[in-house]
Amino acid sequence: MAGIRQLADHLNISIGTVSRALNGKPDVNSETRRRVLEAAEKLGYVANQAGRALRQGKTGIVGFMMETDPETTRYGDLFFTSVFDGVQSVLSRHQLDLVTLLCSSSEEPDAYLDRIVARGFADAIILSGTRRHDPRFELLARRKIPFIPLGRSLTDVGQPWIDLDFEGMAETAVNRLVASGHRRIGIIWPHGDYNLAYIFVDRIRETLAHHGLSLPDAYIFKGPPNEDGGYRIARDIKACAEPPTAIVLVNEATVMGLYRGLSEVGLKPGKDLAIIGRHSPQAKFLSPSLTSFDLSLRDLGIALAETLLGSMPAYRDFYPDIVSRRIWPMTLVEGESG
Amino acid sequence: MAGIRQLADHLNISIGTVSRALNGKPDVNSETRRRVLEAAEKLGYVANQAGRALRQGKTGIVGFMMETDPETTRYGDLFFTSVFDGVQSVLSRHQLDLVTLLCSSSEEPDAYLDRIVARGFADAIILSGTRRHDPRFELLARRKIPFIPLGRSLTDVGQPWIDLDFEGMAETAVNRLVASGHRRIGIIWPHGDYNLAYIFVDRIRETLAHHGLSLPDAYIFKGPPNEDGGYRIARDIKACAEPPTAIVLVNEATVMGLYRGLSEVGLKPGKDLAIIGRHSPQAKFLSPSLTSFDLSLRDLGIALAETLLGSMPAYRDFYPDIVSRRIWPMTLVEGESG
DNA sequence: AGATTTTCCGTAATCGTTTACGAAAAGAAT
DNA sequence: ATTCTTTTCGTAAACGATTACGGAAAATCT
Repeated sequence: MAGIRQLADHLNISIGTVSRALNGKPDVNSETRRRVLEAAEKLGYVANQAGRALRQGKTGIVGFMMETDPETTRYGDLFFTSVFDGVQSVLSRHQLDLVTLLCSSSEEPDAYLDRIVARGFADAIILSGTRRHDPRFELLARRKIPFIPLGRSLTDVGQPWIDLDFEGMAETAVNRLVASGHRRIGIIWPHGDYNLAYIFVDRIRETLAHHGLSLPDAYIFKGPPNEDGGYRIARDIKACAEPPTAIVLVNEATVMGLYRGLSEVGLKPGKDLAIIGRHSPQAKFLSPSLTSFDLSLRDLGIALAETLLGSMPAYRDFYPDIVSRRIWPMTLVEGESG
Repeated sequence: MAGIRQLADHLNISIGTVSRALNGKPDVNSETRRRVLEAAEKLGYVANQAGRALRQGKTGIVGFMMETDPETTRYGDLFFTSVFDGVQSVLSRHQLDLVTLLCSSSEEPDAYLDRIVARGFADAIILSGTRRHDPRFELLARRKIPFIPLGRSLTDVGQPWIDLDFEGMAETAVNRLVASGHRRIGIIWPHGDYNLAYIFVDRIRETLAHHGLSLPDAYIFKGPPNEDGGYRIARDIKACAEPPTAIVLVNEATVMGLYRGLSEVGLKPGKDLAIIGRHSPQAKFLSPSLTSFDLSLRDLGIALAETLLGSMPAYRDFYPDIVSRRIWPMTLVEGESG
């Protein structure tokens, strides 16, 4: 493997000059720089990650943490694929690389993240799957690692965040359903103790209350956040003594199973049960078409990266007037389902 | 940040002893070791990645390279999630970490990978999206980085590989269709110049020829490897002068759009058009049920990791009789579609 | 007790970079 | 010609860990 030493020997100059030439430092002759660049290209030299990181005290890496529980996450799904693409488009402007940190289902997410950041593996972290109380926030704050979660948390250590506008979605959905005459409105509970569940459900309740309605426990349906969950919930809805006439849900996969399940129990979306959900590539194929909330995932990724960098002293100047805490809007896509 | 220096000072012993204690070296008093471990825990000390990697000449990281082009991300939701989970279960036994390397749509995959490995970022690499001729193989061989592709390639540099049994799938599918009386059998071309396309199609042709049949160009349907592609292909099939009576395809997402498209043009899967595809969580909801080929993704991930490690001198002894090149079998799930 | 072995630990070199510092050489100003 | 700048580059000290080596202390053996 060619190191900077080999490169310097090959050119009969010192490693200091080679390093300065490669890093665009001003005090190097332009002809010398040309030769160095040429030789580096020819020998396929790239500065060693460990050496550089050790000396500079930073790695040039931004980590995107995800969990790989096959039951609840959908890595490789277009959701994250598009977000990643946006994140990277920003990071590459600063010679930063994105890697995803995969916490396996057998490991504790907190312990995993602590190990990663304590090693100094990444300069900054993007978190997904934000919990209502998320210990990772304090951990990262203690380690003084800049980070940004996709999703709010009750835990607040002064970090920036971006969150989808589930409040707006809840409000718009309920108002719309009530306006079309619905009085018995249910929801599918977003999975686990993710914070969005509480944010979403609270606003559903508030908006219902505004119309003099309420959300009985029997109208809160639960299941795993995947197709199977929706499929089973269709049966639960059918089995209700007095079923809701409309339902609102946030998970893109769940709605696919819900449609399938409903058709099997003889309920037609949009007719027997109004449905309002989230937009996704698969949802485009649902019939009747799904009334849903859409957003630009790539733009979301861009915003995540820019906000993160804007919170880091070294990059702040590039993003001077970035808003560090944002509710990301979603747009209503009118469909036939509700 | 607590470094080994701080830890040593705190305990009034040398950094050498601290390091030996933490790394389980034999020449350290058990009482001393206990104190070191205790202090490390208390101070939250974890060895710095850069320092350790620089000294040891290895990073303890295995990279899984993926591309983040939202248009061509070919796999179904859970595909990679489950594979990752399997990979990690093996790597964690050796204190190795898995990170995914995301090549953004704006960057050349070869250049990206070269940059990553030249930096000495990872000790070994797992590749996905193997091309028919894949320059990444030569690149990794030149850099002397152990790697394993998920998928064969005509490029061979002596590396191990694991590939799904698309030949077996093609053969079984065609035989099955012919046995049920089909004579006009088509396929959906797997996207791009991925090697699996050629492997799959060749075997389809061979098996057809064995029955005195052929695969006319008009029966090779093409489209992007996602729902949209399948949706449009349904129309292409309908538009055929003499449409095929059966179709075989490998992409999990495509089949979802295909079903949808067929119903719109009035063709019923399993009746007007036999379909044989790949199993996926979503496919479970297709009606009539999809005749498909299934596999354990987690086991595949385990095999990938074990085979990769088996090819590395440092870990070979743990996997003495691993087969370094394997066709991974898939099992036929009988459905009503073909 | 003296010799020998074993246990344990400190010292210092090393990995591949970047960068502060200083010095040589070249050019400009006097 | 001398002095002063400017340009350019080499030297060497970090960065934080691991580990070869050697020595002191303790344990064992004769």
